[in-house]
Amino acid sequence: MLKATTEAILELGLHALTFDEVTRRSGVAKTTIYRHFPTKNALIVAALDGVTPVPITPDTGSLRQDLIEFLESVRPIFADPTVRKIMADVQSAALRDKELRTLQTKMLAGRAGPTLTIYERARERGELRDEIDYLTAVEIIEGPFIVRSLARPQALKDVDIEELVDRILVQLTP
Amino acid sequence: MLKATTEAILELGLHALTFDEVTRRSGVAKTTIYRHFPTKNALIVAALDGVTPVPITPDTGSLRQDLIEFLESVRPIFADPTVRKIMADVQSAALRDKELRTLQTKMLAGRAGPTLTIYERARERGELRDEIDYLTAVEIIEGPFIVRSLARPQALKDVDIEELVDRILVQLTP
DNA sequence: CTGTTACGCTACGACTTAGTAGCGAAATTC
DNA sequence: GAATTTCGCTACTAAGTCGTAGCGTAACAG
Repeated sequence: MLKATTEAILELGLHALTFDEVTRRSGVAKTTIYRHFPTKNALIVAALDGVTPVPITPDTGSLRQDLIEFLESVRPIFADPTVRKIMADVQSAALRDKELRTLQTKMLAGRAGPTLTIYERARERGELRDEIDYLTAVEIIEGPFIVRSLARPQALKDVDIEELVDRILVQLTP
Repeated sequence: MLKATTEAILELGLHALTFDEVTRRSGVAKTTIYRHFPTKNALIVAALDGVTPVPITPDTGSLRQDLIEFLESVRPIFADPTVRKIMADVQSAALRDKELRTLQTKMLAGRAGPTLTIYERARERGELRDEIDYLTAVEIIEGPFIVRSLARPQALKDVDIEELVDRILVQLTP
């Protein structure tokens, strides 16, 4: 039923989700759905909870290698039309709905986790400048992927990750 | 009437726009609206055409100064809740609707224009490496703003533009 | 002044959705 | 095996939306 909900969101959009549509797709009676999820937001949050994949958190002992492997694992996520649709829908809805803003915050936090861990380990090894703002650093890493996935997602496969990491490291290392 | 349409989109979201709502807000009869814009997409495209502000295209003779002034003019645009809502809505809708994908492409192209001009002038002055991929360069410039406006827009005002430009120039200049 | 065009208004019919009520069947619990 | 909880199904009201038709009126062009 949550699976049917997710599929409906993907096809029709988050805004066009209806209880009747979920009923049609899942075979579960509308009344039953209402019993579990009294509001549409509750249904949405339950369905999308844990949908977007969490990238790996490599631990090779080298910041450069960690970032490269991390970005390699991130690339297919941002290239995935499913993920892009969900994130775009949630972003749009979060600007007008408080509950969905919470959902979005959770999604973004989940995605920032691996990057923060990588930075933390690198900082302990002394590979990073101390005065780094970590949130900004996360933006620097994921930025090129996010921007490209918005504007020209078909070009995501052309990102030269090693070159990108080297350019970024210039900004972050002593 | 197009103004009322835009306001309705901002308040309710692009998806929740209805002819009846535009009728209520504008005072224009629904039949009249249908006469001008037979489909909802036509109404949306007409209303949003030229809504998002185009940043300035500075020409100071220096790439560094051009970029700084450009980003200063871009910052309030990305910080504007109106622009953020419209762009998020269009992004979301463009993933499922071909006509709105065209609208989005036009919006993005309009925004990339100034950056491309700045780069072109700098290249003629010999300030830029030749092998630069210009679209990538645009992403590099606007990336930090876009990413931050998505994840934590309230921190947009904290971006140190001069520092950002200097970091970027390291990547782009010979 | 007259013909034409554009607009406003009301009123539809068909459709979809939200949300609830009532009842019988199935599954679960003890 | 009996009791309780959960579920499926049908039906229903109220509301909103789409898209159109008919008719009267205002603006405008020649």
